[in-house]
Amino acid sequence: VFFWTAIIHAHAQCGLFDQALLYYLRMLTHGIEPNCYTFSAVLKACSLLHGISLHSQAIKYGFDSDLFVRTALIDVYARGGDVISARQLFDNMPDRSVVSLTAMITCYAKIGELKKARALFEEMEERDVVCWNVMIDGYAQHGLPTESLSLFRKMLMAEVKPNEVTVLAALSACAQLGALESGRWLHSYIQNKKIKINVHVGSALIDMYSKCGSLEDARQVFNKITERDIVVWNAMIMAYAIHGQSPEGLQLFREMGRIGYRPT
RNA sequence: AAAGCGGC
Repeated sequence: VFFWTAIIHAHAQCGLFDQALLYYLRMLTHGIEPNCYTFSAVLKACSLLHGISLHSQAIKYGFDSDLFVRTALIDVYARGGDVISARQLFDNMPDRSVVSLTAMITCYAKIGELKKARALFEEMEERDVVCWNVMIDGYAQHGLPTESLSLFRKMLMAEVKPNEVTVLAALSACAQLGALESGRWLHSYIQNKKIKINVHVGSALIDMYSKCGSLEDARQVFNKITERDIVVWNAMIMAYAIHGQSPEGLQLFREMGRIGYRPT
C-alpha cells in the first residue's frame, strides 16, 4: 500500500493525473486495499466525476470522515464548481484544520464570494502563509486591489512571513492601482527578504512597473532574469506596446524568435 | 506514503 500510494502521489504531484488514476486502478486490480493516505493522494488527481465515485468508495471504507480525506473531498467538489456539496462536507466535518479551512476559503475566493471567504478567514484561530495568500490573491483577482494591499499589510503586522506567492498577489494589486511607490517598496522588500525572483515574480514585477508607468524599471527587471520563459517575454513585449513603443517591442519579439523560447 | 495558494 505504501508503495502504490507513493507512486500515485508522485504522479499527482507532477500533474500526471491520468497516470495517477491509472495506478490507483491497477492497485485495486492487484487486490490491494487503499487506505486514507491513498484516498487523499488520488483525490488530488481527479475530476469531479471521478471524485464522486471515489467519495462513495471512501464512505464504504469509512474513510470519508478522516481529516485529510475530507479536506481532499472538499477540494475536489470545489474544483468542480459544486460549492454546495463542498460547503456541506465542510460544515459536517468532525474536526477542521488550517488546510481544510483554506480549501473552503479558496473555493469562495475563486468564484468571487469574498465576503464568505473573509468570514471564514476571520474565524480562523491560526493563520499560515497559504490562507493569507488565498485571501490577498482573491481580492486582487476580483478587482479589489485596495483590500488586497490592506490585507497584505495586516499580514506583515501579524508577522507571518510572505513567500513568492504572496508578493505575486500584492504586485498584481499594485499594478491594478498604478501604485508605483508601493510597487517599488515591494521590489526592495523582495530583495531584502531574499525572496527568489523566479519567472512568476519576475513577470509580475515587469507587469507592475509597466502598468505603473516605469518602462525603465521593467526593462531592468527583464535584463536581470536569466531563465526567461514565454510569459516573461510576453510581459516585456506588452510593456513596450502599452507605452506605444512598438519598434522596441517588435525587436524584442524577433529576438525571442531567434533564441527559440521553451514553453512551460 | 497523504489534503489547501501562483504571473493576464
